[in-house]
Amino acid sequence: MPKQTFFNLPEEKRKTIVNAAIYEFAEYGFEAASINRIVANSGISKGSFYQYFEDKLDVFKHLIDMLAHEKMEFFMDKHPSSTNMDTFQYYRWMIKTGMEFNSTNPRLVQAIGRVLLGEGMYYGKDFEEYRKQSTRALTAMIQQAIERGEVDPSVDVDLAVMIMETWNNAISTYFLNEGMKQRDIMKWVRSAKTQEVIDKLLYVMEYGLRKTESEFTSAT
Amino acid sequence: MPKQTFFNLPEEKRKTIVNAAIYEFAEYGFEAASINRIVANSGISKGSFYQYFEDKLDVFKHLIDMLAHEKMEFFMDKHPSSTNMDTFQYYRWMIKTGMEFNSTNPRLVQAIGRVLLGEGMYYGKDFEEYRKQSTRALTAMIQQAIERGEVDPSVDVDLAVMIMETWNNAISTYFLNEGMKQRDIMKWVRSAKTQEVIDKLLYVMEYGLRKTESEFTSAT
Amino acid sequence: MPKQTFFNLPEEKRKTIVNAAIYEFAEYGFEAASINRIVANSGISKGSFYQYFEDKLDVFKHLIDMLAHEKMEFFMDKHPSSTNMDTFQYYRWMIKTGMEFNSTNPRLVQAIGRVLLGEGMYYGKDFEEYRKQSTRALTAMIQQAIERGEVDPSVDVDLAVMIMETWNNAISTYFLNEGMKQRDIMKWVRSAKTQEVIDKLLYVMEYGLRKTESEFTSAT
Amino acid sequence: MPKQTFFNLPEEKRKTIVNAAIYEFAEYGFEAASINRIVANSGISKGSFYQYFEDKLDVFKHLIDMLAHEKMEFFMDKHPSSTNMDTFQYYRWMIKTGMEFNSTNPRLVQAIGRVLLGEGMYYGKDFEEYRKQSTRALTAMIQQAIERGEVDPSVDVDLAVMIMETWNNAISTYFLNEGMKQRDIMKWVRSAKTQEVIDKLLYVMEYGLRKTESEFTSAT
DNA sequence: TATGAATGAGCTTTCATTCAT
DNA sequence: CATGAATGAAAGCTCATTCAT
Repeated sequence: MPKQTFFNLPEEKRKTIVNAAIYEFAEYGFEAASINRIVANSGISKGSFYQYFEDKLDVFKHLIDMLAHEKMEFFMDKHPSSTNMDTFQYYRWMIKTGMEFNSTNPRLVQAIGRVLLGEGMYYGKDFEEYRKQSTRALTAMIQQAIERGEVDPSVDVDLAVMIMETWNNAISTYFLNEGMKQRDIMKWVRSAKTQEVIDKLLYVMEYGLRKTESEFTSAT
Repeated sequence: MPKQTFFNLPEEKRKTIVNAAIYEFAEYGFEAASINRIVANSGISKGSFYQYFEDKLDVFKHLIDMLAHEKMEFFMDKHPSSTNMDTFQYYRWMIKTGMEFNSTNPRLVQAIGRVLLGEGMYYGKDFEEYRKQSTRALTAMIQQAIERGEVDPSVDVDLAVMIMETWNNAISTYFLNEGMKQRDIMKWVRSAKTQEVIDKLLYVMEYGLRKTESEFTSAT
Repeated sequence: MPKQTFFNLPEEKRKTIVNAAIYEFAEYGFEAASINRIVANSGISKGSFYQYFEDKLDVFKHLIDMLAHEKMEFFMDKHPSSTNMDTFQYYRWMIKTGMEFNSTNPRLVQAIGRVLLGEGMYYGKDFEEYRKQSTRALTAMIQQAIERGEVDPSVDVDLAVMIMETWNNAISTYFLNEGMKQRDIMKWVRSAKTQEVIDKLLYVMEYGLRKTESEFTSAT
Repeated sequence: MPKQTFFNLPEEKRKTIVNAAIYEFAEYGFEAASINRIVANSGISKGSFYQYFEDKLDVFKHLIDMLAHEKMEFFMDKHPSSTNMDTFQYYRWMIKTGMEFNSTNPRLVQAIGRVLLGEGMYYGKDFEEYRKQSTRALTAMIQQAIERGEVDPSVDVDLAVMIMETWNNAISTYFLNEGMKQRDIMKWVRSAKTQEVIDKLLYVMEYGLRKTESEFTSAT
């Protein structure tokens, strides 16, 4: 967590620093990111940086928190009023809303995604907690679905979560690789072609899961 | 490619160096890998290192080549005599044989996987070619399947490849994350539980693909 | 150009660093100059060096700028009030004033001269611009002389410039080789013997040029 | 001086090594020349190099000796039978024959010239002796001219030598800078334009010297 | 005589972090 | 709070030279 001094800063200055950090992590990843360049691009002094943040990890964690917070707000706003969706419909809505959100702040998404999905997979300690968060959320979602009677209780929850995470990552990576090449990302996301690709991917997963529901049960 | 001097080395010394390199890349990834540490762990001098290899990338490429070579030999040995498999059976065989192979040299697999699937996704130039290789292989496999009449010609090949790669990566990552925690990796891979997980994942993909073959066609 | 941090330094420290740099380039030339030695002789850390300068070339360019600046000031001060000199008298004044100036900071002159007249002749890119400066100045001087009617318009300007540059370099080298052996350089420069040598050299050139003005014309 | 082992080598191998050395010094100068690259380009082993030569300086000195030897032979061959030339005619012949010679082995000339006229001017110890050789030769030439009664005995010999050396260097540098850009160097040297430039330079010097012969006398 | 593996000091440059002002 | 000078370890890499075979 950034130090209090950081939050006391005028908003504009805070944004400048955050943007420089986003740029740096998006461009170089976590390991190769340079605090030297961040302070140079922020226009703040090196000393100031260390009065705002503990170290490189601290800035990055702040970006994660920002992303999580913004994402939550975005999802709250867009949440469908009618809850007559089954779990697969809900997952599909989540994925699509997620891509819409990604378009609103693609650079930040890129920075976090690059680190957590790339290097972070292997760092263990530092980023494990963050990756577990989404695991927990998906687990809760499926368990809720079971409780609601939408999903067969014999389903292997961990396995379902693993599959869903795989698709999350795959689609996120697709967004990062293809979307970042576009000029107008939002337009690209909403384009018929992109939607079609996503739809097909989700259909594969969905029908795969449904069809194999009998197979798809835990022995434990 | 390492220089000739490297191949002139006694095998034991070569192995020591290679092992130190594997350890380093597996532990730190490519960017953060330190040649200083590699030479320290190999017990060779810095000067010697640069008489064996061009640079850091050169060592790493050698590891890739080693892996590719060993993998090919392993697959040659295990190749099923009867070829009455359809494409999905073949893919399933490939995945399972791949995991068996991974167990024979898990640390090397980890080193390469970490870099190519982690950092490498974003580095572009240096590792792009290696990642394209597997894409090409999968594309060829599916096209062959179409020619054989096993797969509906209207299938969107690129999309199918993308899905298969996603599963390759997912299973590879699963192996890396879970398998590396085990004491006896081969035993873990061959255990009923692990096989079951892999089976279920593959069923999901297979039935998903089959079921949605009608959806799963390219409009273009 | 050195970074701002360098100019913020107390003058004494700046001088210490500059002197160490002058010594290094004078002693070893550009290519063989060692930043390690410069920082050791300056008493600053290696990290500090790179907070003051971009790289080795940057320090050296700073020395060039210093020399150019000091030289200009020196020439401004000494500029003759009466301008009734013809071009040859002016050139003679320039050469002699140049040698007087060289005596005021011989080590700096040696450092720059060694690099620009020595290695720099073959490096091309890095130092070309600096050498072209003096060429341009001489060209302008001669063209001005032609416009003033002092010099026959049919003179081959490029050739005349080449000859003058040759003498500049020759006299500069003479200063560097002979002068640096002296204990009191200024005294040596002002001595009757040295002045006589220079005078004779200049006479040779001057009468050579005058006498051959008819030959000394461009056919183009 | 190279060791005996070097001279025991078959001529072809010796030439290969020499050519690699010429290339290296011509391309990088003395200081930056790399023995590593020389042996790589020669196809000999590093150990062999040190059995042929003491060190880098030793190879270079061998190149100087070669150049001196070849130059002498070339001049012997071309020496004019009639000796009815005065000193200036002789000097002119020397310069022109020198340029012809340079064209026969321009790369070697470039290598030596770059070092002796560039870096070497300031190295002092290592190359001083070689530069003194040409000084001695010119001194001898003028003294001989005096003895023959061609030149006024009151001429300041050292000064005349200095002027002649300046022109030697200037013309040599001109050859190096302009000539090396040409495709057919010999053709360029013999072209009317090049000859004209050289002629004019020599006229300037010659008439300058003649005209100022009265001034051009030593007081000592 | 020939080899080439081995070496360690050296190179330029970047890094995260501290601390006196 | 803000500053930015100072630092030394570490990075990747090249060097001339030695020496056992």
